[in-house]
Amino acid sequence: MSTSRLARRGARQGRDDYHHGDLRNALIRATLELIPETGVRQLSLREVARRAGVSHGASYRHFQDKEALLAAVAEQGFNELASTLRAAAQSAAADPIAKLQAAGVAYVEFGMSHPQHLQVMFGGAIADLDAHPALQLATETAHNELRVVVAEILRGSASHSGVNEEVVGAAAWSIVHGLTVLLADGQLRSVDGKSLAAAVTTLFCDGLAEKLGYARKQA
Amino acid sequence: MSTSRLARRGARQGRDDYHHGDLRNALIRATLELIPETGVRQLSLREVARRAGVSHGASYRHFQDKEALLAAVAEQGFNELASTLRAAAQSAAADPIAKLQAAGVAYVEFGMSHPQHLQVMFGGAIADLDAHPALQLATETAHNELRVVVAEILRGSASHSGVNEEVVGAAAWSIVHGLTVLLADGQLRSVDGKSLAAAVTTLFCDGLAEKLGYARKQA
DNA sequence: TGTACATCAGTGAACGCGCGTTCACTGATGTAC
DNA sequence: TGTACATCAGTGAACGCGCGTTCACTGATGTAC
Repeated sequence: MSTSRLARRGARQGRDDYHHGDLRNALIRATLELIPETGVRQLSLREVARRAGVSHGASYRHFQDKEALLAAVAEQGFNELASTLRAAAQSAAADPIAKLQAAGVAYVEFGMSHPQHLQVMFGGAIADLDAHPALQLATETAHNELRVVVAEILRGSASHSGVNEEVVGAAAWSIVHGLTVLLADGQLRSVDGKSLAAAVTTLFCDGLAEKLGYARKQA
Repeated sequence: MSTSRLARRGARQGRDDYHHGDLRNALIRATLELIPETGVRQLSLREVARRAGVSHGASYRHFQDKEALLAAVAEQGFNELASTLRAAAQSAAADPIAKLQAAGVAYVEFGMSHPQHLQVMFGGAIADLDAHPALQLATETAHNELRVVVAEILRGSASHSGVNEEVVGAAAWSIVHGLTVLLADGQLRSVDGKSLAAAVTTLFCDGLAEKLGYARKQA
């Protein structure tokens, strides 16, 4: 586990990679590499080990079973998504609606640039979510990034006209999630997913602002 | 294939169900029964045949391979979805935005009442869509139901403010699709999915109407 | 600096399994005569 | 109405396969002395 051992691996040849040094991450990486080729559905632990250059029994030193590996991949995905959303919201203007829009575009971009993660995160790969508390936490973290921005919007809005946090949160999440998975599945063909994401989130956010009688702050 | 033969089957016992009579549909039905138990991921052709009360070789009289069976299930799903959307839009008020909202709620309701279909339709179960032209057609049919309503809205709107059919169509489809899959995956927990669908689509449609300067017709 | 040792990551053979698909067959059916 | 026959839906044994998981093992490592 020491850095020196890791550094020494280098060429990945010779007897000194009997101990891999970072096999856990290597298996996760191999999984992500393999998903575009076989899909999560066909992904096998043996093929992952093969890709990582390791015997198929080795995985069990790092993951209890196949689902645990997939859960680790999904967890990583949700954590990266959460960081992406937070960064986007923070880099946006002070206007909370601008933050929501930036986060929305970031969500779609995340999906476009991490299609393999998307499959594991939302492809129903993990049957029993309760068995993976770290994954559950990561999921919640990502969800919260959107929720926080929505709460901020509602706090600053003049009129609620019968809408509440649950509804606006669900709507915002649904529209970006829907766009993301439809693009990923190829069901929604678009010349430029990013532009489409910008246009769709603008449409949604403008409508939301008007509906809430929201006074947009300057950028 | 004759109705009399079908009717004669009755008790499903005795030598006279050597010829099943409606095995193709029975296999589709068995698939839908099995999905909640095993998930599409684990679904096996042998188990489907077992459930249908038939030997596992029999399926090959009706489907070229496993994927063809799944494609047939997906096709049925898209056709049902299309009918549902069309019926909802038609039964709504003359106002095209009311039609869009009705279709949106219907989309979500379809997903809630057909979770197995949803998994096959959107779960990435069919690797090569081009290999299944009937499925492709059914997909297009369903998509068109939303597109037609969106086109109608844009035709009647005073100002387009930079939005076009592609954007509004993608937004509308994304928001209902996103809500549907998030509810189906249990990622979005809601006491009452149908109410949430109504609230979310109302939010979206109101925003859209205001953005387009749309004069809503009376119901 | 050198040696003995505990640790434990990775090996590779072995397990049992259910799968998708094929194929020669059986027997139920409708039809032609 | 009765019989011969072609059709083809369904059978069940067989194929080869790769899978997930286990387990006794090997050998690289860091540490205690």
